[in-house]
Amino acid sequence: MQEEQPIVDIALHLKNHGIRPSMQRMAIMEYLMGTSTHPSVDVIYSHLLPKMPTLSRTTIYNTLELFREKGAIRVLNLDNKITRYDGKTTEHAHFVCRRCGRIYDVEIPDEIYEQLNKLPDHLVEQTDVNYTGVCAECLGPNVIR
Amino acid sequence: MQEEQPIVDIALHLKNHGIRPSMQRMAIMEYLMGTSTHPSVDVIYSHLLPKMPTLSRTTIYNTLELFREKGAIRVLNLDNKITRYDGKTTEHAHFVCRRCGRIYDVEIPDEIYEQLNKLPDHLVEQTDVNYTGVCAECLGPNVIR
DNA sequence: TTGTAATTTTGTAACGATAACAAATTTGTA
DNA sequence: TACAAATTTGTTATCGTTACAAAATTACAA
Repeated sequence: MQEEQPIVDIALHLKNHGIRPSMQRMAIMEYLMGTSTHPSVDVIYSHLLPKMPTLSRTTIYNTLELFREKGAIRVLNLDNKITRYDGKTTEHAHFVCRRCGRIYDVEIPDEIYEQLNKLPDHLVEQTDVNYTGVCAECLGPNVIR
Repeated sequence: MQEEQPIVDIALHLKNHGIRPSMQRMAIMEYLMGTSTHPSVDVIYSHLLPKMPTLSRTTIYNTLELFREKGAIRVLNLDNKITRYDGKTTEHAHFVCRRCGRIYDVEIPDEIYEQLNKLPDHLVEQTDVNYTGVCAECLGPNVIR
């Protein structure tokens, strides 16, 4: 429940990415940066609607596309059904638990990314590492598999 | 243009994965194994229709889902728009060229996969490595970037 | 401050890939 | 041959996303 990130920082964060801040944009970015649940458009919408009753889904789509263009977020392609968004832009991998459905951040050593990115003759701009399996919590002793 | 894979082998290949062979299933698997273009359902449909005029898209969806369940193919989630399918089940990565749109297989050393799969407390069942960037051909000296 | 253009937001409608479903066809086996 | 199971097919429905234009807001010049 990490809330209350200073508004000014969010605005500055957007400006640093060449994005003019607006209430909607700040709200969306604030939510993305304050959660690690990799929410979908619908989850973002449901979360913000109580505080911004006039918010439109289209605005969220537009805003996320803008964020992506400017490199302010990462877009996750994990199941070809729902697009999820990640406010954390530093390099990390994702683990999809097929039991609980959650998506966890996984830190991978820089050396491995360096090795991965050594692709002769190619210009590598992004490297996505996605795991599928069963997470630690679901593997716990009290859980029936 | 690698065609003419012996039908008997395709049937055997399916049986080895617990899949009862049928004309449609063999045609789909034969196409998947004979190409490295990672085709979508529509591409598969267009390719097979001339030889199988009664073929239905639904059959392709059903068949690919069956193949996936049985572990006979890999499903690629690369852009959240179109699902692509890969007949090659041995471990390898994928490179998406943002210029030509092609998807190339990339071989990654086993050691790297071993390192990647060392996730404490997790049961890793699949590891996907997806690159985005510009491919060797598009980086060639005669191509304007 | 006022007017105007540019930007942003919004709601509706359209799109398209996929899934649900039931009927029709084919296959396996008694 | 007969019948049940499996497979294929066409139609319809679903739902995430995009297109589009109008409305609202903001930035800036006079």
